[in-house]
Amino acid sequence: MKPLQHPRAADINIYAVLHALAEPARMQIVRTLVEAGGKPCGSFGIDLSKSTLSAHFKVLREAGIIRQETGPGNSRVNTLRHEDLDTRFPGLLTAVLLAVERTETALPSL
Amino acid sequence: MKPLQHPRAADINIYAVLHALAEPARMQIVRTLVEAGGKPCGSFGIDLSKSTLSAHFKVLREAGIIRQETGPGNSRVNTLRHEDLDTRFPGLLTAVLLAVERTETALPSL
DNA sequence: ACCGGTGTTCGCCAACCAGCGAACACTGCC
DNA sequence: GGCAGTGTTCGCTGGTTGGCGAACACCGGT
Repeated sequence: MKPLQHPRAADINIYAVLHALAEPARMQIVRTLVEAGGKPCGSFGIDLSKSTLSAHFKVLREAGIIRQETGPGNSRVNTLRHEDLDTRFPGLLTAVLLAVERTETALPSL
Repeated sequence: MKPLQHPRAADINIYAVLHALAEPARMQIVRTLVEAGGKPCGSFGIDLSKSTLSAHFKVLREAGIIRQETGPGNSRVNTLRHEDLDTRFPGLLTAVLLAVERTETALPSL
């Protein structure tokens, strides 16, 4: 596999990040990576076609949210660029993750 | 003017918020409101047509980010729903605003 | 060499989005 | 009443997005 290109930490754009995260499937990928980094693309349990998933990973990678390295076999190892994001946008990822936790963990009687 | 409808604080959706903020013009509106709340729609110094601006305000309002109340004359008074956002998504708005500050305040020689 | 597993890329399509102008609605003032 | 000012709504347009399947590329094992 060819190694993929990633934006430098200093080039991470806030609008690209917000746009990338404003999509449930991509958010799900990020949330999964928070709990367990170093996962191949196919192991996220998201019911979408391969091509669609690949596109989502591309959006996340080009936004600088994840890193995709060539892994064993023909797989990609996906990791969160948690430190890079925190350096560039302190507290952003944490706040977003906390927010989505609240949204997804639907409370019964509001 | 008819009063407009706003989502309840508890109904504010994280994806709607992220999508609304992932747009420079809308972000500019929010940033302006942080510094000075209670501004009418036309006073944001954004070079877009009335209809486009109106649409952006609608997106922000329906995401629960701003409140639009009927103001003097035929104007709308726009205010940030800062407390509602902080209650629902603690730290999110602050982190996003800090992030965009860093992005917009372009550093010369990186 | 072959085949299975993993991702990427390439059309293609339907839906959405941001932009605009024109028309309309409403308020306030003259 | 008439007019200026302020927003909203309604097409319309071009560009982007998210979805898919099919085809391709690549690595590993048999």
